[in-house]
Amino acid sequence: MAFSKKAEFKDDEIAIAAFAKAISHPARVAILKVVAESQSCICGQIVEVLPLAQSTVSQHLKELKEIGLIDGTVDGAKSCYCINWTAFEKVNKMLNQFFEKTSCCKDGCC
Amino acid sequence: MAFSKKAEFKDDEIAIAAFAKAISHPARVAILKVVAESQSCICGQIVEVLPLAQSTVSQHLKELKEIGLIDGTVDGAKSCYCINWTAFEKVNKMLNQFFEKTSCCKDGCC
DNA sequence: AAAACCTATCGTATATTTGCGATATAATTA
DNA sequence: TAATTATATCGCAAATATACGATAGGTTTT
Repeated sequence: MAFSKKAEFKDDEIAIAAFAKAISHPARVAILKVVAESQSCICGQIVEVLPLAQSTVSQHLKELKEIGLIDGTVDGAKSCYCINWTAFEKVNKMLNQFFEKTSCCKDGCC
Repeated sequence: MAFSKKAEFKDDEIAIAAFAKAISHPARVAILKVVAESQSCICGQIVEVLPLAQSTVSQHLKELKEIGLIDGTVDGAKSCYCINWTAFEKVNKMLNQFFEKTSCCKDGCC
């Protein structure tokens, strides 16, 4: 296989794929839901809600943080996560665009 | 690791993740774009457009077909693919719901 | 009928993801 | 200060994904 060819695609294709990858695991979808639904920020409670070990959850959180969908701040011994709404909206728009643009020529086929 | 824990999440979380996985590679995003943009159905031309080997493209097509985003029909020696608009709309709605629902309580945090 | 063509699948190599326990580090509580 | 708690990270094992060449099975074309 040598190495990945992802970089050889167009920027917007790479961006969409990268975001999609971030939510391509039920655990990360669940985490986003929990974080968004809670008034205040969640930290270790996420671990309690999910059927995963603490280290695994921490890893998923890291991924979501790296793609920018959540922010994390340290609050004493605890860690506090919250949705990055700016990024969230951006991604939402990006996906809507993708669906609209892709849907522009709904005809004649197969 | 023993085995995946994906099944232990909620149905809607699994569904969103599964779709996201389908478009989590630039090649598959590109394929969807090409197939949608072409008037008639595309087949081997997809291979020409993408920087990937024929067998690799075929594999990506298979994945998109399995998740239901595209349909494939045999046309003589050639293969003809097209967007499954029903599935497409369903997924679009699903994602919009996710974003809306997740955005419902935008306040106080971090 | 033979040659050329199209595409799906198999086998294989490598890369990446997922998951966990152990551990390190920092903060809180006793 | 010692024990406990909270979380991130390391190291590892197993599972999945990515990519390709080779090839099998069809369909055209010659």
